[in-house]
Amino acid sequence: MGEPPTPGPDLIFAAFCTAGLWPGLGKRTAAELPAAGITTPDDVSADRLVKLPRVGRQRAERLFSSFLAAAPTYEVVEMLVAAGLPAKLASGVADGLGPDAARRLRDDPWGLLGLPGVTLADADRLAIAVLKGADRQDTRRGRAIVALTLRTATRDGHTVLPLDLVVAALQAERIADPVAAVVAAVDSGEVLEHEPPEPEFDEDAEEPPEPDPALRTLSLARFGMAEEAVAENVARLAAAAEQIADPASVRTVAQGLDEAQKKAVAQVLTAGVSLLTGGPGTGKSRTVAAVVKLLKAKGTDVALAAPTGRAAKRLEELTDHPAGTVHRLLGAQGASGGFARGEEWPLDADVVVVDEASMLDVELAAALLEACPDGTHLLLVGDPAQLPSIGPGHVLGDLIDSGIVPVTELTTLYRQAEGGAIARLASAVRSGELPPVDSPDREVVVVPATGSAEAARRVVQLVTDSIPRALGIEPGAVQVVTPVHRGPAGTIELNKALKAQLNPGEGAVFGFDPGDRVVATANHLDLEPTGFANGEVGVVTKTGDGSMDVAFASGPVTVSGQALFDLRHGWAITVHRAQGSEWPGVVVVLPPEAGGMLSRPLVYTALTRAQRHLSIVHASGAALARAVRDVDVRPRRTRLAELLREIAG
DNA sequence: GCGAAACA
Repeated sequence: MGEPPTPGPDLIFAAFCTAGLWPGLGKRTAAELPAAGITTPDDVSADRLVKLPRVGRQRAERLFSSFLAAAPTYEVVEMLVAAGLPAKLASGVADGLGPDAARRLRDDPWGLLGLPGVTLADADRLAIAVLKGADRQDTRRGRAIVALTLRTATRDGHTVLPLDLVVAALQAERIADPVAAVVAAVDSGEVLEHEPPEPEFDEDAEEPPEPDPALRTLSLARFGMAEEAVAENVARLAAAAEQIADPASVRTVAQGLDEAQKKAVAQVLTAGVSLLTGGPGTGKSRTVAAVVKLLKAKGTDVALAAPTGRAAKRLEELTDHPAGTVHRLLGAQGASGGFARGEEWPLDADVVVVDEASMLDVELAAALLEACPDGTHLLLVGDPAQLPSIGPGHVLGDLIDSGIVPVTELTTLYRQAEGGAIARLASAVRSGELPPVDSPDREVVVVPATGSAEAARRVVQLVTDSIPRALGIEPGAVQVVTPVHRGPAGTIELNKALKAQLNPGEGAVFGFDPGDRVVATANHLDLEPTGFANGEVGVVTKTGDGSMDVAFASGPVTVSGQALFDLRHGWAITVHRAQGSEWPGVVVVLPPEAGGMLSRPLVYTALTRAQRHLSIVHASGAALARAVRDVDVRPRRTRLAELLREIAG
């Protein structure tokens, strides 16, 4: 048996370099290091680096200093490689554990679990190597499993988890004393424990009711505290608000607004925090435009923002007032989190309006609210029936559910002809029903398919043939929407098939030809002349040498360089990406493999993208009805609504 | 196991 051989410095160095952990050093250049006489850390110097192909003096100096700066990561790679673990696990080390990461991991090897992509088995392996005699029952291990369980739940949007569930997860890992593990996690400060909510007081009861201990919850401190900050700051703004203008002044902008819309405008003038909700086509944007117009006329400072670049762009066009992302508004300082704006340096607008507020996760919402000084009026506009935020939390829904924040819900449909089949189906799905489609005029067509390959063939047929021929909607006005990227009915295969039919070509620039439809996958708002935002769909009008012109709905853009990496073929896009856009004709594909991710919000978001025609290629069987019927197949567990009710007393 | 925003 015996100890495994200790890897030499050259092995560790090679693992570090090929894992891409040296900032600024590409794969290709990494492979050329040995030829330049660089095989161990001691060999690294600017003089040697300059011998590499394509590396000049300046780049050599820069590579040298970035190598020195990566020393903490290097130290962790030494530990990982010695434990037989892949070096790339160290990629998140600097962000996750800081400069003294190696020391921290020697003290607690299970701290590795805090990094992305690390499994419990990886951490156990490191522990065996570092501790010599690691024990499965080590309290540090139990503590790490508590945090891991909560972190995993976070990916499904939960901010809290019932204590019972965490205990069950610990037992599943054969932790003998789960309570001790939870206590250790709480003591470390990473995890918070929350008492169950006070039960409603029952007048007939003889004794005051006891809180049910089974309802006790745990949260990662990050998210538990963010949720508390949202609740406290909502209460603070609500209490501090003074009337901005006489509610009667609403009449100056009331033309074309219905009663509910006028009420929403008036609410902004009085309430510190107010909500405006409603489905697509109910006039939320028109109402916001009226708010902005009224406030500008009064000389009030208004800041407009949205969680995504595309929503911000649209908000700006609709209101004719500058708008940006919430991150921009708050002065986001990069991926590590942190905002320039906050309690110390608050926003200076009198009124802050955030559109598409259903996309606000709990941390962004907390940062936004903390940055609003006393007296600010905050209006959150959104549709709680649409897809929830990517990050954890259920902020808009919880604010509504709490019942303590004034809400105006717009219900009158103005856009799709009222009573049309799309509108009828959408409002049924919104309230959890899936009635049989009755649409003799073929505004809505359901095309059954067995399996995703047949579904994909149906999609192509609908776009290229049936819809243009029977309904007169040309392929250019039809958008295909699917839940997934992969599989025969995912965006990748569908785009291949659609390109072959609609615009065959070999793809001269980055795989694109003139006439190709593209979708943006990141913001490039600074490009000339108007820029593009993540999720915008456009058509390539011209390809040149390493650049191309794309006509987006918001205007033409010349795209070159790095920005080209952020375009994909866009005949078929995911439902998530389609959120916030509408097309005359929409084909929604529901393949069987997407069954598990179907939810009411996803289905609702998908079909409300359609203006005049909706085809549903249905191959997901009973999963569809179940997804629509259940409020949400996977409801997010959060504490915000309860916190708000407690504060309101 | 699936999808996904923002910032430098």
